[in-house]
Amino acid sequence: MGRSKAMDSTEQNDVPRDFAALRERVLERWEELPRRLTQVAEYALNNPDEIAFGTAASIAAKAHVQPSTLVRFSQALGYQGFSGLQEVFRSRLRDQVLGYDERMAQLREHDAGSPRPSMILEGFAEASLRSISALTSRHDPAVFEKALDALENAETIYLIGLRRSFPVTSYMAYAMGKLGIRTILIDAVAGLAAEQANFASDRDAALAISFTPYASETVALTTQVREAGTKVVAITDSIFSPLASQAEAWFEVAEADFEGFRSMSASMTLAMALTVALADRRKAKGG
Amino acid sequence: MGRSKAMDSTEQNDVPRDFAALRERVLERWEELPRRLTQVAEYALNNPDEIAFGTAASIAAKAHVQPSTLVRFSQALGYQGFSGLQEVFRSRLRDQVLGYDERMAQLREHDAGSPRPSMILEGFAEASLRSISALTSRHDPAVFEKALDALENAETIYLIGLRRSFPVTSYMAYAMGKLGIRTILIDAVAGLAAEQANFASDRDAALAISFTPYASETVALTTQVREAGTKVVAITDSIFSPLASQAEAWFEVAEADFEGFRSMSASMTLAMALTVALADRRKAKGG
DNA sequence: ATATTTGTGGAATGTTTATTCCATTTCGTG
DNA sequence: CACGAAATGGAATAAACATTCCACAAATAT
Repeated sequence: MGRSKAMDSTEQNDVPRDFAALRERVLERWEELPRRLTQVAEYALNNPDEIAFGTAASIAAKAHVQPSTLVRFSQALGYQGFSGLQEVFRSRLRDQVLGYDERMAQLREHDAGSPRPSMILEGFAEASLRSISALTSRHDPAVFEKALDALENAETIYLIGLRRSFPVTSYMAYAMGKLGIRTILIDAVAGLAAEQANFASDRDAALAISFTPYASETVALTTQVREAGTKVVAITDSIFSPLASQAEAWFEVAEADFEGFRSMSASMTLAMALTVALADRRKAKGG
Repeated sequence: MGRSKAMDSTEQNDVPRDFAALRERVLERWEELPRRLTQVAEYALNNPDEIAFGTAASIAAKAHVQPSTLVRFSQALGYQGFSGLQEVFRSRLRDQVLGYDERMAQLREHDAGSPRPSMILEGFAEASLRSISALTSRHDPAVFEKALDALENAETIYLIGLRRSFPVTSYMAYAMGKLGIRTILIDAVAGLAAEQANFASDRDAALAISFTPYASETVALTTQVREAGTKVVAITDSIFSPLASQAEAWFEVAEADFEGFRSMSASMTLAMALTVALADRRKAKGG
């Protein structure tokens, strides 16, 4: 009766209303939460969409707890019940739904002046998206096959790519290593690039990556292994690349740029695909 | 009677299972639909998230129809009831962020005939696109600012990221070098990782990158520089990462994967953006 | 060791929500 | 204009659901 107006039957006032706040709250209180509740917290933060769409029962099953535990968890964070918590997860998805174009326009009009950090991120994201789209739309399966042919029977694959391309070759070295494909990553440590590539032979293959302006070392190394009879597959950016003429098979990757910085996403994506496709083929053959 | 086994009590087999198919179906049948049903159709296609999240009653009110009309509309499209229809709208939202599993499975069975290598490329492209979209939609400008604050005045930036994350750090080393930002790339050559990070001080900053399963070396190095007073910015994949708790600012990037291989595109894109944004800030300050 | 508090699982409960049913209206057709 | 069929609104019903409750277990304090 004589109750203050703020205290009606709804939620209290310091309850996290958006996902970021909720996550922070959970972390704050992490230590003091009972075992099952941390279990719920972990599941919730790792599977937010599950919470958004699921029912208390279905979520509880997947998180290996009881529905009542979900309610308790919600209440521990200040909500009246599970539904209040779920609403936060849903609004998170709602906000996310704003299309890419809208966000970009929103950003642009907000300050068209110097590029703010958020705009830089959007810019690179857009460049990456464009690059990857171009990759798939221009993709020629025949080239892919030829490249795999060249790499399939290689004893060792030499990965040649320095400077801007080094992230790609280093990734392939890691992934191929995991997949049991023998590689030598030319990293030019101690200036020993030429020596690292010295034992390449006609039983081996090389994967060379270079973009304008073509690093002279990369070109030289490619020529070197080529002359030793090694099969060459190249990833480069134009038919005028010195790598294209030397390769059994070569991919043209057009990376979009933002503020003069070229995306690497298409190259990385292609590298991943090549790596897995190769492992796949070898397995099919070996098995 | 002699009814085929496919016709059990659940949905029929030619019911639109994804949003695109549903939209097409609606447009096909637009002419033959009764008045109230086109009204629902129009509302549904214009407010898909409303359908995904709302209840039959709330949606009906907003579309100015009766709940029963919603059910009839759903049935007219072949669903058993409103819930079946709603599921399509929900999975549409799921697919925008996560839930690549279904899509991949779909892709897999859809063109099981087409050459597998192409499928692998498509798969990785898809994973990359997804990851980058998630990156921008979940992006929190405040975190970005905090990260830049930490990095802005650093004398030297230590780049810590091994194994799977090394491509990202090596890219940053390259790009920051070009931009006149002093870095030390921890590459663990000759096992000297700890020594490379030895001179980090409170005048420096570190950028640490690690994903599940967090390489122990990366974690140890981060702890090491942190204890020397170095500010830490982290890129990682979950709030439970050992890096998250140590960092002044940390980014959560959720990389989609394909066949167990995680995309790197979101991390790379974020790295590019961070690098350029940092250079931008320093220039604004220095000039 | 014992009492007291805190946490947990599972069934019971009451509310919300989708669905069905039927009376009434609208539309098309002879 | 009259008849039948299709569509519609709204109340009745059934299903799904979140929540509460209670007995029991675990942890903590006495």
